[in-house]
Amino acid sequence: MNLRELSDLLGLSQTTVSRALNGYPEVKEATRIRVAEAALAHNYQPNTRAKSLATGRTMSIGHVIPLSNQHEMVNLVFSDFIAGAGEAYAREGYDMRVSVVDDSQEAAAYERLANTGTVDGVIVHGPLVNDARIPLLQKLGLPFVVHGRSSNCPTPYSWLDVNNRSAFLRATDFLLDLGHTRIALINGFEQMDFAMRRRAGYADALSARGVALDPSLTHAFEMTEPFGYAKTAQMLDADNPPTAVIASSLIPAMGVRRAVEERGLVVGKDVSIICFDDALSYLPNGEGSPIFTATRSSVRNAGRRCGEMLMDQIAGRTTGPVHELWEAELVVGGSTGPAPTR
Amino acid sequence: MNLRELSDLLGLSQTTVSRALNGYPEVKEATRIRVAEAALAHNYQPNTRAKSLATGRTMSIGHVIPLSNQHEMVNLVFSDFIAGAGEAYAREGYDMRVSVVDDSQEAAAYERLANTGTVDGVIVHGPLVNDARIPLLQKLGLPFVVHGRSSNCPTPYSWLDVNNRSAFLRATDFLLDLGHTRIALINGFEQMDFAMRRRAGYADALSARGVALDPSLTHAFEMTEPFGYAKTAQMLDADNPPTAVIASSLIPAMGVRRAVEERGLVVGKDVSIICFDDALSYLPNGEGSPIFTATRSSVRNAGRRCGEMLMDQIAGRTTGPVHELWEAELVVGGSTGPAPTR
DNA sequence: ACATTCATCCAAAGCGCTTTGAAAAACGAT
DNA sequence: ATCGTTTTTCAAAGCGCTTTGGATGAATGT
Repeated sequence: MNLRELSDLLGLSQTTVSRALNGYPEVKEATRIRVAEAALAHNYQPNTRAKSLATGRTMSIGHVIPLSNQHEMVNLVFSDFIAGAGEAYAREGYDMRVSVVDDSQEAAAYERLANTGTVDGVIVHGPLVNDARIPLLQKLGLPFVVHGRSSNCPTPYSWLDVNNRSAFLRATDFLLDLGHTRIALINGFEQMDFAMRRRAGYADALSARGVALDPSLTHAFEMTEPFGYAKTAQMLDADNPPTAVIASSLIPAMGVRRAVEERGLVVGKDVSIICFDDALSYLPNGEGSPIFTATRSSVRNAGRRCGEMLMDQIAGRTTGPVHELWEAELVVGGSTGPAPTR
Repeated sequence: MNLRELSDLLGLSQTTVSRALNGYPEVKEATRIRVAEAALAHNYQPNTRAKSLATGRTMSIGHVIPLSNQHEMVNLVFSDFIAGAGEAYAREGYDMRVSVVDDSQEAAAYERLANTGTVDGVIVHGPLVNDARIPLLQKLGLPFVVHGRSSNCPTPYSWLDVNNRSAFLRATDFLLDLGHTRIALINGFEQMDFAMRRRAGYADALSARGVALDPSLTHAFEMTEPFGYAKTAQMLDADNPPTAVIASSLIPAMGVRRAVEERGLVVGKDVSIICFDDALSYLPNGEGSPIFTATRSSVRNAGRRCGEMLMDQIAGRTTGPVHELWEAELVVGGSTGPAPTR
């Protein structure tokens, strides 16, 4: 059933039927009802492709996921982010268009989305300290919102970020307050903006208390369980081991815990662990009481809000760049305790 | 730059330019080259919306993700599946359109996709033992491939599945061979087809050896770390505790391990653990040597293959339902050992 | 020389919707 | 009745592509 068939059936023009269904005022209430009922009865739903062509709007938001052979960017937060974003999209009749591309093709993918008019806007994931995507999108004139920030970007753009620096500063302070001074950092890749900021927070907290930063205690790599395990094992087996570890997420934190327990040490007593918790729905930090002491901020809420911000921008409800900086919540769990006295 | 502008520029008709770019034979090689060069020089890329309307093809595949308040369906395998599928899509110029919908709206979402011609086909995720989506999609005439199977579906359809029954049968056999008889099962929800089959494999293996199935050792719930932990803790603290646990994935297996180690027991000695490993890129089962003994099958490869199967179906390269049943690989890690003698 | 084929190109129709500009109908006021 | 105004409806022109059904001219055959 298409528009012409429906309008023929009703003895009305396509114009009137279209207007009736799209809520335009210049149509009699009685006919509007008649049209609505007929549309329902015959299960008429306008063809998306035709509608897009006529309106110039696709009602879809692009997400470009670069896939590299080196390391994985399809990271664990992605599915929760899109769950949140998708929820926001659904409320306004949008949905999301995901392109998986080889990372060498990333710029080309954004150009294609812009030139071919496939999406109304895009979300930028995992911004780097230096990120070429932001100037590119600005040049292309495609609306976008960045989940995170890119420190070295000179021009303003819309973003939503967690205050990663503050989160790690507070986590480090928390451990310092407990008497720890040998505090390790298991970070993500530090070309990622969030990881760079987390390191800054960690370093600032140490320096504020006059604790020298020991490079042998800081590691940056893929945020996996085996990495958390391997680096912790290595540090614990070395001279002057750390009494506390800050991990970039729950996943490496589990590896940290495995290394600690494997050595017969007790988490929260011999070695304290704090991590960043993205509050992933399928990876809860315990039920009720948290397993790990953590700085927490829901990536799902971030997805929802980023989606809203982008749709606001597309609809012209906001003009100019908009920023939101969210503070992570510090939740105290069973994985931290006073520094052991030697 | 659109087609008309480009053709005006070249002094050719839109027909010829379109044909030149789409590789039709009725255009002189010299003009084809001239057109291709002009298109490149002026960065012409055909408008997706117009192309879709004209061809009736959207070059996109739908993925409907139901979101429920009860429990999470945006599960941990999703992002790896779409990484694989997206890779396949990209090779043929498709991309994926993801709709997140309230689970009460799931049927309506498929109807909308079909009626509005928004996608060329869909992938069905997480099929249930009784799944209404399959007959619905057949009625709607929308091409689809199921990742998994739905046991009670009477009509044939295309699917790709891991042999879950065999995987859990072999895992259980492996433990029985090591002398275990108190073998617990930490399963996913058993209305899910894969979970039902896994239980069947587990039960069959026990019954073949004349080991009675103890209901207090089988649990089915959300596949989270805290669930693995809580159920294992409960079983270990009860009379006649299990000496081995089979977990539905790496995530609950980590909870199992936590409960074991928290009690001062040693994994692979006091308690053996086997799990199903979806070979998620961000959650590797160790580097090199596996941490957990596991039955492994890559969900990413499954995504890639499902995408290919669906595109083959849409392109008419296959006719009629196609099936693939993959055997999981049994990898022996450090988490299993002979049953302790009491 | 002419008819016939073939290669190459084009004008125009169509995909199914929205939207512009105008007409028809209904209404109220004279 | 008549005129102006408002409400309601419609025909037709896009949106930017693909594709059908010729047209044109060159090449071939007799």
